Amino acid sequence: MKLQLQIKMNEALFLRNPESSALGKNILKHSVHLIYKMGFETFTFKKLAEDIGTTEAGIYRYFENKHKLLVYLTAWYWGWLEFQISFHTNNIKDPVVKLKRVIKLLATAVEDDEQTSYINESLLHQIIIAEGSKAYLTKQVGEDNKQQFFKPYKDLCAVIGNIILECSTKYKYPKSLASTIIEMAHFQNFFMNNLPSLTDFGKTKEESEIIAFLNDLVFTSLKKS
Amino acid sequence: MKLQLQIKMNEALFLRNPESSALGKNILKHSVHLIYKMGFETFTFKKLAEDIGTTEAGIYRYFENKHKLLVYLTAWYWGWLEFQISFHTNNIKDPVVKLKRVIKLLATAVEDDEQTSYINESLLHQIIIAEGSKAYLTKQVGEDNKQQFFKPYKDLCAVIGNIILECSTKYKYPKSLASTIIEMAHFQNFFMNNLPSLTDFGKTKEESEIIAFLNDLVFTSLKKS
DNA sequence: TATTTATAATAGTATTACTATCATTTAGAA
DNA sequence: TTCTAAATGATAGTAATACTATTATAAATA
Repeated sequence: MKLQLQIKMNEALFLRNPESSALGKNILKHSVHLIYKMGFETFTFKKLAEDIGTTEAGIYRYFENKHKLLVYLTAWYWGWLEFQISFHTNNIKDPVVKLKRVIKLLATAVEDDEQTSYINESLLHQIIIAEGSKAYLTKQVGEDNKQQFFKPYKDLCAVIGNIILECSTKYKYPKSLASTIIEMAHFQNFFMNNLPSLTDFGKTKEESEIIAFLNDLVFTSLKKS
Repeated sequence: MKLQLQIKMNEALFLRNPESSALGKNILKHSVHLIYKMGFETFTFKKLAEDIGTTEAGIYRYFENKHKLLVYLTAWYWGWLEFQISFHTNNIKDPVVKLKRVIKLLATAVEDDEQTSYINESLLHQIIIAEGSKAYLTKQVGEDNKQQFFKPYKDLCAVIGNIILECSTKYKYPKSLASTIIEMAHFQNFFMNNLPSLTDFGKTKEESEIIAFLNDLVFTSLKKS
């Protein structure tokens, strides 16, 4: 039996559900490849259409604009990651072990799961690192937030915040620490590979060092309080 | 006597030095206002020209494109902040006190110093929070970095990293902790105001809480090691 | 005063970010 | 199987963006 993980997406993110047709799935698949390859600012619907072998107008029937598509992809990623976390921390009782597992999942390049879906999670992980913040660093954050576009991110943050509280009931900043872990898992990776002097991992460029840093940061904070 | 702080800017950031003429200074001044008001993606040189009362071509004589202008503004900000830090921590011997002062400077909305220059530091601080990462989250980071565009940021990070080492010689991640402090001072502020459930400060929206969070995070890490 | 240099005014191009129309194919219902 | 509706493809077109180029004029400097 092959199980297909379906992530329930916010309907306001698209005009036509991209998971409902071959073209839609192609849009998701090729946009991940293209954004990964050329970066979000250089990426256009025209180029995407050419890559797929369809027309620009075809893409616009699914997504209003490329910002919505980016938000869709990030939302998908956070949803997927929350599932990964709940899957991999299932049955773990010790919250410290659980939190360590979460940090590892956040900071580790995922191996792609070509079977699972038309989305290459490994490339998407790289996109989230380099482009993810652009989904909310806009003037429309407020409206986008009202439409619940960032719910998957907030849910994930809440989940991690709760594990933090399990580790240390008295800790005062569970949510901020959770968002710090998430953001830093990605930023330290980007810095390590692109602006290495902003990190202590420039020599080896090993993800394991980021994990060690985050573990140190988090667990000294939690042990003390 | 009135002292004017001059920040030495990387010459590759501009075509003509904007500090060398009235128009150039207007470009800096109005771009800060406009980017603050409408966000970086909606901001164009055309709109900037209209705002100033000059022509698009006029702007292009100073800056190759809006990305370079953003990098210029962020570089200026980091240079300015490094000066603020060296000024405000001068004569402080205790590195812990020094680091606390640094955190406060990073996380506090600066009061504008209208005298100092044509750049409104208070608005620029807001721009750095919302747009700053876009200066390096691009496909050209590598080339931009080769041209030393991010030197002021890296210098600041190095300064903070050294203070961290003064606090605790054995601490293993001074640079990563420094970049974490810098980024989180800004991201927690953005989250607090725009996606409050990602923080523990949504109720009060007080900068002082971000400072308390960062102090807690940093000093438990440093005390332990 | 002559001469360089900066600015203003204007024009023009390629690309981006869309919207609209209509013909054709495909998929599902009768 | 046939009819119908929906999705796609092909094509066109528009306004805005991101520039480059040209020439005239004004300001600064030698």
